[in-house]
Amino acid sequence: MLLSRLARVSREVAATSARSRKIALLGGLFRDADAEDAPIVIPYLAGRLPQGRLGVGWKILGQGVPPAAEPTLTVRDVDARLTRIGAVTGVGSQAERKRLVGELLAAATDEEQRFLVALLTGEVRQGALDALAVEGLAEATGAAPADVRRAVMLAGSLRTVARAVLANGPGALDAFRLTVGRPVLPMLAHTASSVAEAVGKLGACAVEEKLDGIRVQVHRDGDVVRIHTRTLDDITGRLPELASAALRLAGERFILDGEVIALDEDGRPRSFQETSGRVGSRLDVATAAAAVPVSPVFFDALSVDGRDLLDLPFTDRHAELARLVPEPMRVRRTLVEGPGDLAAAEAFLAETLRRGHEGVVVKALDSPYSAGRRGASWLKVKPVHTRDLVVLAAEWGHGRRTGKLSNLHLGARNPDGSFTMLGKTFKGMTDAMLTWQTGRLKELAVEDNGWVVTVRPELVVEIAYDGLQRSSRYPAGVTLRFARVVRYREDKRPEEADTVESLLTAHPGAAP
DNA sequence: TTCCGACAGTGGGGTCGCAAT
DNA sequence: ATTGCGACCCCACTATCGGAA
Repeated sequence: MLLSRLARVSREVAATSARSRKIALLGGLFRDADAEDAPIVIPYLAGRLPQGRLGVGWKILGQGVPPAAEPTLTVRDVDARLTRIGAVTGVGSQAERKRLVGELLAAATDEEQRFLVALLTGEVRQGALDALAVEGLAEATGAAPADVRRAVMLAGSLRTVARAVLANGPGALDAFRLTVGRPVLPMLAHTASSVAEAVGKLGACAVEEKLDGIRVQVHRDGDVVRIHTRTLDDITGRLPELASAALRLAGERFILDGEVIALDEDGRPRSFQETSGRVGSRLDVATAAAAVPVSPVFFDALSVDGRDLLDLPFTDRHAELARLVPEPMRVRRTLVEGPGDLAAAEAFLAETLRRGHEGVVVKALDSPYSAGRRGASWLKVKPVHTRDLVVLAAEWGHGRRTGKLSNLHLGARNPDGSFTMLGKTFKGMTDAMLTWQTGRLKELAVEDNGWVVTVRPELVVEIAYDGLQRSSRYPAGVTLRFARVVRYREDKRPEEADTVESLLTAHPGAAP
């Protein structure tokens, strides 16, 4: 199949807003892909590279290569070239990658170039990713969408499922079963604003500690342990203490879901940054593990002794977990009968926060494990802080925000009337707010360098955030975590904005 | 007819490792 | 030695479509 066909379909998918039409376009293309093309075409149309990332970014892509006049590139040709580009390492590798990317772009037409650049930078922006590609694949093969979706969850890979179902038809989907050693997409949680809201929605539920660490899925098959992240990357080699903990458990074959977190001597959680740094370090794992040991804390069991537990209610899965994993390695929890039992849930949240953790996850007791979906049966609740800050500057937006001032630079007040930047946010704005703030900030503009518009510090905005974290980027040595706009405070003058001092006082743990 | 679940888009900060400077 | 860059951790929120109620 020619790349030009793919690039054209991608443009057509981007041009329509109707999901049904996007699915039909994707399905039509997949139907024409042969078994060799499919494992390339499908991830491309889901906006992803089969090779994963290649170490190619704007630096290498922005070289301005004149396009080819006629389309000649096939998708298999492109795949082979990209595989070669990804394999380049060592001194001078960036120059060599740049040369190879230049050759590829020179062989591509204008439309193909634009598609390749979008693909390599992860900015396909066609309004269709994995979920719609799954629907398109179902349409192309006559399989039920739910069956394809489940196979993808269990395989942890759309590409593998696509190859099988295109080669052998819908019957091939039955072969995808939960298998120890093969990671599955983890179940995710929605957000609720309070424990009362969460318990009100779920009824009988478990309220569990939410730990601020790294999600892990642990597979053990006899003597072999594999550990995967939320995106299914294999990090077994980075967590030797977790692997040996898994080998000490009483079962021989299982899949567990949980979190790893660094704790201090008193058992209090260390900052997310410390856990993340530890789990991220790859070179000298023994030294890293000695300096910052991490603890596994499990909360679910997906498979035990060859039994697939995914469709069992959470109560039954947890019973299996409790048989296998001793209490200190399980997440702390309390059971709640329903809204009549709210006080117990509130008390548990308060106790969890006192122990230094992030919040709680409220889980329906009767729900199955919805792999790969943000099922509404898990609801996280975290405390939210708010502050009134001042807009110091704003950045021009991209994509659907092109032409709008989007990303705000936020400042807190100093005693002398100046402001200290604490971070940025683009979250929480409605389209109406984007339009309004673009006009208002243009009135306050003192400079526009084409990327950042600096403004007079006069506009006050109420910002919600999850806490302070240490920063080497911002002058106060701290920054806001997950900042988002709540509303503009035109009733407030900048002299009434909150101060750096008050923030540091409110979050003493983060002070530099 | 209205409501709501699922998706995609829009980017935030940090850390690590690698290659270039 | 320092800097720049990409990958991958954590993540909130709004708009939209289309099926469910």
